[in-house]
Amino acid sequence: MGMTNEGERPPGPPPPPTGAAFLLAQLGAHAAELFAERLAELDLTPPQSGLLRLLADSPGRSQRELADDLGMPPSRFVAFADELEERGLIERRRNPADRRLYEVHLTDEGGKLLEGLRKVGAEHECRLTDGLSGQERDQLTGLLRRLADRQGLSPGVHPGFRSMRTERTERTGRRAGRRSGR
Amino acid sequence: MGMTNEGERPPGPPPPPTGAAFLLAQLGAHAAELFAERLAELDLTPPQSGLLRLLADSPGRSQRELADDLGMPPSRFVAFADELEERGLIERRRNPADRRLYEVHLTDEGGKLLEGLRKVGAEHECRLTDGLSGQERDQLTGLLRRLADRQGLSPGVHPGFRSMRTERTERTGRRAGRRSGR
DNA sequence: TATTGTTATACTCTATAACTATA
DNA sequence: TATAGTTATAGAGTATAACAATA
Repeated sequence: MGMTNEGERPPGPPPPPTGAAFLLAQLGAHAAELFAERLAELDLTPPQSGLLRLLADSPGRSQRELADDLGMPPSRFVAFADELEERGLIERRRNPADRRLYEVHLTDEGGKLLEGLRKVGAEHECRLTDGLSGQERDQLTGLLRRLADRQGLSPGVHPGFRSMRTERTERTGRRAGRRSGR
Repeated sequence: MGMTNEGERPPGPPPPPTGAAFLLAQLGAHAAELFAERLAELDLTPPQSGLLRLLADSPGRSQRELADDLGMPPSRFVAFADELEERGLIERRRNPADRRLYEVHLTDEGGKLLEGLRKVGAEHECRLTDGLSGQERDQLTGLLRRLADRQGLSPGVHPGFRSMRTERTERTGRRAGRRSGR
């Protein structure tokens, strides 16, 4: 008993039948989750795929720049890049002009994986917009793009990387020592 | 040096101008982030607000049921509920019929906070769909709802709670012991 | 024996702050 | 002195697995 609501809903309007904001958050999380599942088939996490795409667009940048773009501290970027380098997907090259810097590049194998990544992305797009006509899909994309613009979201950068698992689970062995200049 | 791409983009179509799937993930993360900021003004996290709303809709359910709905293990739910109970927002009542169960209820204060929560939600909705006409907003909401339906997303449940900070940071003191039947 | 609530533990992930080498 | 990269460490957050009480 007590003086709190006992079973009936309190007076006032019923909860709105789910507005656009909530639907966006819900669908966005769902889209990210689904995409992560597809990426797992390529043994990639979303941040890893983000780096690969970044390197395809602008190769040779420094680790710090890339870490900034991905929204992670440079210290975290090291192990993050280590794993991809061990797998032969990316490559560090000393910058001769400024020997403090590493230029990070995609390897040939990394480039090939990027192709698979594009395919996964396209399939994901289809799966997610399933049930919409071509016209409706365009309509939706247009509205979303306007919202993203209005909200100041830079195209192609996913803010959620900040709080995302950076490595695939089940990393059995420790990182192989790759130190040279120490 | 090396046989990898040296600066030009590889052949093939340029990256698509950001499809609907990516925009959804991006906007969804943005919406969640923005909402979390507004929630912080009420000293609430998204999962906490989720529980409050859950309790408003169906009071008196057991901790296990609620934990399941929120997508967290029951063990985690304990501390989660402890904090809200200490703050006087929710209340545990023994179920006399089955003394293993606690009925979880909203307190009066919790109900009052829920009002503020509704207001924040409405403002958030406006802020996020800013720049759209009323007709466009309806259009967008309709499309999103159809997608959510098609994807099998239950209305009102946010899958992202699973991987979300459950408590507000800067908890200075430890939890006050509230044990009685031990 | 099964289930709810709870606690304890061990583990993962993270940021922070040092430290090295280059500039 | 400042900056890129790196390592070490300490802290937060988590799931898992025990445990107690009740059924």
